[in-house]
Amino acid sequence: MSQASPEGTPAANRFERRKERTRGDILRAAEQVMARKGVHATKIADIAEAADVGVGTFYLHFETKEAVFDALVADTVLHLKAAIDQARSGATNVIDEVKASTSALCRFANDNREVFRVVFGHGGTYHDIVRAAQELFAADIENTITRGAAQGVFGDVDPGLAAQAAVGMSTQLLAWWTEHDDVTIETMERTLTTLTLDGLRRAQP
Amino acid sequence: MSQASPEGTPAANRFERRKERTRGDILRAAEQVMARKGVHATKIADIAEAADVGVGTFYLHFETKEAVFDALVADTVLHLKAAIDQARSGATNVIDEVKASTSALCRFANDNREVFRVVFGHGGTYHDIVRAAQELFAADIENTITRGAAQGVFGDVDPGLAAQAAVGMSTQLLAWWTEHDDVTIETMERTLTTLTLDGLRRAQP
Amino acid sequence: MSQASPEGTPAANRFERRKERTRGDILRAAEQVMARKGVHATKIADIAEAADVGVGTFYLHFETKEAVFDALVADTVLHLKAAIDQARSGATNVIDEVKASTSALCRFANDNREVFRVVFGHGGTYHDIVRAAQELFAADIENTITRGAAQGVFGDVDPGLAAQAAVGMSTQLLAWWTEHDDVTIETMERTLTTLTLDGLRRAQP
Amino acid sequence: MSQASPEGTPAANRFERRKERTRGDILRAAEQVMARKGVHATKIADIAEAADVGVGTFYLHFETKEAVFDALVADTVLHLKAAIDQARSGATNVIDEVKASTSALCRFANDNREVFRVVFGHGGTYHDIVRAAQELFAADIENTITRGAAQGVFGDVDPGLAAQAAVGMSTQLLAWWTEHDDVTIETMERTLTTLTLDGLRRAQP
DNA sequence: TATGAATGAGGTTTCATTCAT
DNA sequence: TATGAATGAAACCTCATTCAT
Repeated sequence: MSQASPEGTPAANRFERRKERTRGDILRAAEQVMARKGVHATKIADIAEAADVGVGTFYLHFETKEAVFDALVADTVLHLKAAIDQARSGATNVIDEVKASTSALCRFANDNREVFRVVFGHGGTYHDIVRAAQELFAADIENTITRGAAQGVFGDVDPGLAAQAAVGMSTQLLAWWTEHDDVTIETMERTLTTLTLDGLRRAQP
Repeated sequence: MSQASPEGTPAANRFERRKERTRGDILRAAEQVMARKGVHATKIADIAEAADVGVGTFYLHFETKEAVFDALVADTVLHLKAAIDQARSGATNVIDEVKASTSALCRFANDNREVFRVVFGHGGTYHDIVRAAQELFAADIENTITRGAAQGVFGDVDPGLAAQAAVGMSTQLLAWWTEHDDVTIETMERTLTTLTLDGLRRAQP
Repeated sequence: MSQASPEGTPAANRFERRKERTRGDILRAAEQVMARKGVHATKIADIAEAADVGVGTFYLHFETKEAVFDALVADTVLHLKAAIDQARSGATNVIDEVKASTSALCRFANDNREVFRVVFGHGGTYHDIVRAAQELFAADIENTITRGAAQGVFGDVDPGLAAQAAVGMSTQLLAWWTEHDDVTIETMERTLTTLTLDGLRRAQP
Repeated sequence: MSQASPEGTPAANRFERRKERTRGDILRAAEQVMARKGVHATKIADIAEAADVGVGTFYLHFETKEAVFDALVADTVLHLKAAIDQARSGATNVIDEVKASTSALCRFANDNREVFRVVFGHGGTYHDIVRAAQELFAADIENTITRGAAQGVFGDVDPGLAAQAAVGMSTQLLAWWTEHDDVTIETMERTLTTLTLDGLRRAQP
């Protein structure tokens, strides 16, 4: 009884925790190095050095370079999806859903510039896992659009295509933004929301 | 694609023509192999084999591995830009400019699926030259948007951002389309035009 | 095999006994893993896992990787030599010495198939220590042959060479046998004895 | 007509011949290095250096280190088998067959000490391919023994076992000999022949 | 004594590029 | 101009060994 871990910590014991910490170090090091040099140009040795561990240690925690990248993407997507889902849940209509999603996405990009650039940005190779992540978000958006169309709020574009377009536009624009720090995130959010909902054309009065 | 000599001037004599032909063979081979295996996974030896020339011959026509990809992109951008410029030149107002540009882009993607996927698609690594190409298109669009805003036709989004967004959305969506052959290019064009000009929201009557 | 402490002296106290037991576990684990995967392909981690101890524990009992193999060979040779010496000691003439040796060797191979394969078999790398062991047996046989020749029982082959040949033939044939379980050990013994003493040619009546 | 290769050279043209020569260089270098350091301790880089080629060149001709070894064994076995078959073909009875085989084997070992040590010797790892080679020779010997037994010339040992024993004894003894240059090959041949045919026991008068 | 995560030297393998023909 | 064998730098990956707990 006195040996049970007091809190709900996932790592069972001291050993496990230490191992987990090293894994985290490597993951964070990978994030930084990849953000700086790009995924392809990043060598295993670079990551190991940045994490201040031996190369062998890297292989103790990840099979390949792709595996770290995948872990990074999975981690990022998990948090981003949680943030967006949370934001959407408070919305009472489809317009607000779009606004809330966009807002959450922008906040996330702002709070996680480096990872965002690595995962969605130009610097890295587009991997299957990133596409899978995009499909995940696209599916949610498609759902919103379908409902919006049924309610007569949205026009009659193909919801699947529109969702792809929205995800593509958002991630591309924000990835571009991670490398142009002279634009505020508020401007980005406003622009994205406007373009998504109303397009370029001046809204009819 | 990639059959004309870069400058558009016909090769002077028989030797020049032969040299130009081999160069074209290599470029086309690179296009095919990269479309199939992805830019990163494509080896010089693969391209040489597909072009049915020796590896040494490759280096007679291209300085480095990057040079082929760059040439491919340059070639593609040259033709795409020409097509879009030509289309825009016939437009009499900014709305038509956007419609004509989108139409030309879609026609190009349809006519050059493979290169389009290689240059703008997910399969390859995003290189600086591709970004430069996107900036090129973005600059033209920004110009259109600025004029449209001045005329009161477009709303007051930041033209630079809006241009980035439009390019991002278009290329992403069409790249996605190159791998989903169950959607007609006409549907793509209609969707893109609608979203660009009017967004998701039902246009006010 | 490999259960007694090397020197034959029983371990002094409880701690010593425990230590000795772990060492034995490791040795037996090494034997099994090496028999299955071959000496070269066997990793320390494999042995540790098979022995159900940590890799660190391995190094508390053995200096290096070679040390386990050497210990295995030493242990095997110790027991085999003891068995053969015991068998020979009961013989009253050189012919019986050969017969008794061969019999003891076959019985040993039968009782310790796995180790026999590891130490003398094809699966492993031939180490210096195995050669040393073969020389040990060869020396004894050479002695027997020399005496037999002096007594006029054996022909006049070079005793040193003949001894090498006998050891080579016996170990090779029995190693081959460890992987062909459709032949009885009695057949092996009979064949080996016959060939050693009389060769292929039908014994003169 | 004037372009056809004049002799029956297997390599088609100058290019092919050069490539073949490099392959031969590597094979011979591998032979030497393996004979000196043992198969296991031989690194790809060692072979490349000994052959005076780059490491990359090695991989142009052989997949792995095992592949060179296999090629070496295959080559050796091919020549040895040819020599033995030739020798046997001149024999008119089974006794002569054994004598001729043994003689050919000894001559081969004498003429090819290094390869012989590498292929059959203690220094290297016993590979499947070597076993396969031994089975090849064993099959021929078994055939001879079976005929000899039918003719009443040989005693009634199991021909299969006896063949294995003969091969084992011969290769082991000659491998031992390659490292003991104070014994003449004639002595080896005489000893091997005697032991194979008549065993240790003095032949009955 | 027991543990297993961490280490990094040392091997293997790839592939863009060169160069002799 | 065309060739493709040769090159070797630079990446990858393994695993015997150490060491803090």
